[in-house]
Amino acid sequence: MSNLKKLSRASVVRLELYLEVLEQMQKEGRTHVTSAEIGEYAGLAPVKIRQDLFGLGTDGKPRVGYDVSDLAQLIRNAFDMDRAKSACLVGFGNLGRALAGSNIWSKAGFRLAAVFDRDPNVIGLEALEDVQVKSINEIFGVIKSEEIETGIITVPASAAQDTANHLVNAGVRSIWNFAPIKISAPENIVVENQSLAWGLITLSYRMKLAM
Amino acid sequence: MSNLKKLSRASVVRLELYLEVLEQMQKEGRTHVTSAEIGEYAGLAPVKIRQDLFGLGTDGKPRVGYDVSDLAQLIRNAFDMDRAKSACLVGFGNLGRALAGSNIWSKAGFRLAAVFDRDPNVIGLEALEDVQVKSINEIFGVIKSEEIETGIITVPASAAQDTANHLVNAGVRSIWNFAPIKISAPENIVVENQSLAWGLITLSYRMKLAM
DNA sequence: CCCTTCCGGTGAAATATTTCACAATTACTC
DNA sequence: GAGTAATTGTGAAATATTTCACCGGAAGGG
Repeated sequence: MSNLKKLSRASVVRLELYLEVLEQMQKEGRTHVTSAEIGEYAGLAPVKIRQDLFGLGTDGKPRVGYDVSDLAQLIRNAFDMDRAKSACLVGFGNLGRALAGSNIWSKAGFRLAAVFDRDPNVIGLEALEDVQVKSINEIFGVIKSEEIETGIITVPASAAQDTANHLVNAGVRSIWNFAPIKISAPENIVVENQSLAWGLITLSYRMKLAM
Repeated sequence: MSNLKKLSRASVVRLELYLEVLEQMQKEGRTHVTSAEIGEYAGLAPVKIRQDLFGLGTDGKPRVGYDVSDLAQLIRNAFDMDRAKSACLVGFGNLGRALAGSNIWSKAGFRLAAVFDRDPNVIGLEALEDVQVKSINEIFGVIKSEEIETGIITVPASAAQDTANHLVNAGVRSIWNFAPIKISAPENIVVENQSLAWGLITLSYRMKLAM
């Protein structure tokens, strides 16, 4: 691969934000952008943007700035966003439906290849064009046949660890968990826990600070 | 207030995780816990837990550890979770429904006092017991009368900034934004952007690293 | 009641991240 | 085509975070 240094988590979050700005600018037909402009949008000092981008091997020109599409591509490559990846969603409740219907998949280079649930009333529903909700019992076979690498857990907390185990057994390499518990998995599985409560608690803390 | 140092964002996230462990242990009837035990669950070194908790003014006992409920309370206080706060949700699509029906509100000390949408087919639906979806036009009056401090944005990106402006005009102090754009607001408003795409992109990056 | 062991508190060292400073380079102006 | 202003790249300084090391206190055992 390339000689990119491992990015810090904070840096990853910032780069995601820059990418958003860049894609917005691409839509508007802009061809170049300076670190100061990105910084203004992102609420950060220009030098921070330059330092973040520096590690990616940027190629900005003094007095002109960065080529918008080159830079966007650099970030997309750093995040492996353009490699086609398949994912499945377990739990077709409201959160599952919200995720299934969103555009995050194509943005990040994922295809939502399957959706599972255990409620017979939900099984068979059309989750997506050409994707019907399947029984959780089919998870092993479908993950194999669709070569699914990533499982998204949107089931209640009580079923989350169980779901994670099924996903791991079936061979996924990564799990994105929305249940409000930390799930455990073997070392080699990438687990990203995203309890929605955390954002609200962080907000509460920041409001207290701002008082 | 107390003489707490400002916590770093990373520390806030970790403390939220510790709180989860502690609440789990409370349910199980445990009375004491050591930093090593929390660390094992959280996947962190004990000293990191101690250092995080140190700033909160902990009162652990050698050879015994921390009192579970005292420690949980300390964290809840640090995050102002026990102060009653009111929030409103704008956008009653799938994500809005998922949030409305979740238990995050009570966990973090919020009451979901109102839900708004602009779709006439959605207005009037029962979002929650005693909470019907109201027209977005009523937002100003309701925020005043219900003394709402926090607005949650779950509308499409195209309407997000507009929604934020309404919320700010009506007097909220903080905004939790799920639309995949960075919304801008006056300095004194606390804005937490939580685009769901970011988690998926982070996952993609970490999978690439793990290859 | 003393000795041993375990575990939290906490300053200090090590490491990582952010910010600064400025040379180098490019475009623009006249 | 030379001078000027703008903007990147990047090492180095400043700051923040993490990890280490160890003191001292509490429980348990004899």
